[in-house]
Amino acid sequence: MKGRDDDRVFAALADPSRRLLLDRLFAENGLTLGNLCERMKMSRQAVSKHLAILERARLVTTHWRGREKLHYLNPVPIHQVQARWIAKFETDRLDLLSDLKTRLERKS
Amino acid sequence: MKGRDDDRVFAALADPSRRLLLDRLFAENGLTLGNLCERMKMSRQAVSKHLAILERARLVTTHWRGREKLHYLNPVPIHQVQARWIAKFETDRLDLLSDLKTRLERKS
DNA sequence: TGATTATGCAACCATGAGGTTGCATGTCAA
DNA sequence: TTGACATGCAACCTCATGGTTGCATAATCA
Repeated sequence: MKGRDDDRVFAALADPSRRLLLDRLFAENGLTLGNLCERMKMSRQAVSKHLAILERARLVTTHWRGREKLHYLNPVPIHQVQARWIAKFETDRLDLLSDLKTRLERKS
Repeated sequence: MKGRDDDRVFAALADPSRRLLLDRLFAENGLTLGNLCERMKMSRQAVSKHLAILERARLVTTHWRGREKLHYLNPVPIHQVQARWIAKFETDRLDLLSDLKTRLERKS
């Protein structure tokens, strides 16, 4: 079910707080929930929910160490979305721009 | 305001119907609202709302021809998101994977 | 053991997103 | 001019989302 997976990834990336969490993990991998909460202006439970969504989208992997939950960034889903959806718009970017330009000129 | 713009793009891409609309425009640029409605399982107004969101995110450009509204794909915002957000996760993809592996091994 | 710390779980609430329907407006064609 | 067609605008509904609070559980430390 590629489509479903992509849906989860796109949906997960739609929220700025979640992108911020990914940025934090990119800067420093393996942070605990407590660590990640420090710079978030919301309750621990809210952050926990965001991380759960990132986990379901497989953007974040977790690992228990005692009572601490460590969070690791997994860039693979981002890569997949890039590869099978974004890339196609990339390759034809200039073509489409020129195409748009000529079409607009033709109409006016 | 780069952040706001990116928010709009990410939010716009989060909905499967809107990604489908972009796919349709990628396959055939310059379609009217009516054209785009044909293969969508929702009312014309719903499609119109989706297109408005894509327009606000600058993913779609429009042009009036008489009573018809033509829709053109603009891949630039996708490229920008790719360049200033996705790319950084791409470049360090393998590094992070190996990093995760070593960290997990270290703990167990 | 007992207190503290890190996290999970569940109920709840407000808001916004996605959808609908009904009507208004402007353009084309007979 | 008149009717049909393409679209916009606005009100409304439902439900998912993002947030909260309160309590439960498990691990650590004195």
